[in-house]
Amino acid sequence: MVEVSNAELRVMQVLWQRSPQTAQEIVGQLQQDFDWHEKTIKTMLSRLTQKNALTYTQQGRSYLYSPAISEKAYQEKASKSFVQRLFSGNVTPLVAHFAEKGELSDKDISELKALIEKLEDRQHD
Amino acid sequence: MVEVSNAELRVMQVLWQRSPQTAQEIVGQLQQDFDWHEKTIKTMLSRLTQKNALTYTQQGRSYLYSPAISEKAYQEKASKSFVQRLFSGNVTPLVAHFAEKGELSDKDISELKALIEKLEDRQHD
DNA sequence: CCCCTTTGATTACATATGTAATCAATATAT
DNA sequence: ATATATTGATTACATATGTAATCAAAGGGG
Repeated sequence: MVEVSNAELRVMQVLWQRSPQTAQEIVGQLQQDFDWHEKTIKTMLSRLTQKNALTYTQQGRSYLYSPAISEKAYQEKASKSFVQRLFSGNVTPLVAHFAEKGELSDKDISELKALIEKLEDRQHD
Repeated sequence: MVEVSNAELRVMQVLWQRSPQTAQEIVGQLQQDFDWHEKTIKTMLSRLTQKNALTYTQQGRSYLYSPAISEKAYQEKASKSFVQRLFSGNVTPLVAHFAEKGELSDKDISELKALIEKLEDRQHD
């Protein structure tokens, strides 16, 4: 699948929030969070389009950009590859790190618990 | 902290397994898994040393390399930054992806369950 | 002693990435 | 109709990364 760099990911995230958007709108969104030059963002749009991570339709003399891959699909692929590289595919140690460092809120914990319970039910099928 | 590239991480992992090791030993280990030229691996050793991810002591006319950061510390930092970038810091959706895709073994599930239970106990302190 | 091997150091080179500037075509304001 | 502003396309340039080759110093074998 498409390799998206760190900076490019920020652009994708703006379009995952809402799409399609024009370059101008995207620039507006990103400049609220990052100190990036308009030209820089345009470059990323070009590169993402070349990489087939974005598609566009012409609208007047500008483009309307949309993601070519869903956020979920990207997250899944990236997570799997990350956990593979760092933890040989095992997600538990990653969660354990967060737990140890107290990075899990009560909400996180109850969500995780619910998730686990659902999985256990499935086990008993 | 130190930025370690993908390929460089493989070298670190060999040294996290066992250290210190000579370049020759490291090359031997890595070539079991990857089709990398000895020169390539030497380059990575140099770069990792420059980056202060590795240290060494002289042994005769070669070096004995050791990690300058622990695997655990690296995993923690990298995981936190990954989850921050992709999931705004929230680890639960990541686990949910694994769950959905059936990537969790029974062992994973029971480990996670145990982890959550420990966390819940702490909540009630 | 001299040649070959081994080791780290230095240099090389293509592609990726971050960060723009310039160019060319087109729309717009005057 | 012409100067200007805007938009995507092209070009630029430094640093990072993957993947080595070459160099220089130091040991080892004969």
